[in-house]
Amino acid sequence: MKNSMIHQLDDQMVLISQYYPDIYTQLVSEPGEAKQQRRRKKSKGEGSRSGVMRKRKLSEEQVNLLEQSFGNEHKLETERKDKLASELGLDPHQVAVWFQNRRARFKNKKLEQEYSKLKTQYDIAIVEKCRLENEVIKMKEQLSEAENEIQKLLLERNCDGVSSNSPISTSSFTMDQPPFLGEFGMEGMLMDNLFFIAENTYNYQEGLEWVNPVYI
Amino acid sequence: MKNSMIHQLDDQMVLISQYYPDIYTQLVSEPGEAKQQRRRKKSKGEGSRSGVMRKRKLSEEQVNLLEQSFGNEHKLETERKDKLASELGLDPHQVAVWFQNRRARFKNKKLEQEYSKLKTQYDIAIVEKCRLENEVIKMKEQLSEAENEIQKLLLERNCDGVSSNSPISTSSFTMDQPPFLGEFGMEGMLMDNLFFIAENTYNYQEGLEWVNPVYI
DNA sequence: AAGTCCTAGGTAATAACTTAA
DNA sequence: ATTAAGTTATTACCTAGGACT
Repeated sequence: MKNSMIHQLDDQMVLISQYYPDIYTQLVSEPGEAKQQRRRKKSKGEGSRSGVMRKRKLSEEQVNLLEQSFGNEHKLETERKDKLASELGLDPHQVAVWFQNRRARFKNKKLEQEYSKLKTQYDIAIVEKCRLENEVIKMKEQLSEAENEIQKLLLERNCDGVSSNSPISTSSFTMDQPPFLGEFGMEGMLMDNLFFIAENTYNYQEGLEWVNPVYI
Repeated sequence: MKNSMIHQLDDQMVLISQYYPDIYTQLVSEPGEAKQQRRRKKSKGEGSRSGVMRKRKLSEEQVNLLEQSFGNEHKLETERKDKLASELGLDPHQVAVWFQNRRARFKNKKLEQEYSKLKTQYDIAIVEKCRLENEVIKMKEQLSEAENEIQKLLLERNCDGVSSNSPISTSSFTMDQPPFLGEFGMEGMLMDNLFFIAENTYNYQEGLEWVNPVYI
């Protein structure tokens, strides 16, 4: 959102790719009893990253502390950052980066959680809706029956004495709900107490080509 | 997991920070009309790496072609990969990486889209549910009225002639729906045609500390 | 006091790497 | 080898607040 479309005016600029020293970049291959360290052939690619690489992963201990800190507070003030950095033996910048990435991960996880939560509620709502639809149908039948009964009784009465001034007759409910059954046309949906599942309410998974991002 | 206890054997080692040759890694400063490039002091970081830096961003043109290719097919067979790589002047590995990352991004975007789609449907379902609940309430009132009417008529008739064999009386509907109003207790919700909004159906946003991942 | 510069920290997007299947 | 998932790092932008002119 926001202003993500004015991106290509000034993309270029130089810069040192790493202004940060290697102090904090250790090797990757960590413990492990020589875990078969197979293949570093890769010679095929002309590039073939020249063997040496620094460690990118933080130790479990470091991550634990970072996680704990993140749990307390997602934002990172300078002070906390420096404190953490020195406690962990990391560059403060690395700590900052870790927090940034952690927030991004958090956002994604949250979205996933929200999605399934919403999905659950949606499903519940749909079931409830079906229940209510069935209830409405049943009640319409009952109303219709009641109406018939009333008509019959009125007729009966009016045939006895020809007097036509009934106190309550033709009250509102007798007419403002015409006796049709269900508002969905007939689809054989009068199963008595069973759920009436409308399949069409579930189709939120179709083509997904709408995901193509902007990119010009 | 694994064997994570022998952690500090090999922290130092070197580390070249660029294991990728510069063959396909060009400089960042591309076209650009020198946009004020101010500030690059940053001398604070002592290291400041041996000046050389490779370009990390792909050119707009490269991205365009990659996007187009991705649009046709998310998967990348070797053949297509090599073809693309030579067309773009990139390492095939780079192309592979790009596709991997692109697929991941796609997945996230998709999730976002799915979420808002589901949200829309959920909201619709909730409104519909409220409508149905109101309808049910109204019909219950009507049924109640009808029942009263029937009782009255029956009484009237039975008072006239004391004969008690009515053909239809005490049919099912007269009793299997006791005349209560709404199944929600009384909360003053009998506004006639207005929506009855149940606020509690919207609370899918509360605390969100459930997002904390495992991490021991 | 206003305008400009600078710096830190934040977000979003992306590249590259690691791991496991 | 390829892929998905997860990590680490980099780039580009934006904003607030202090400093400088």
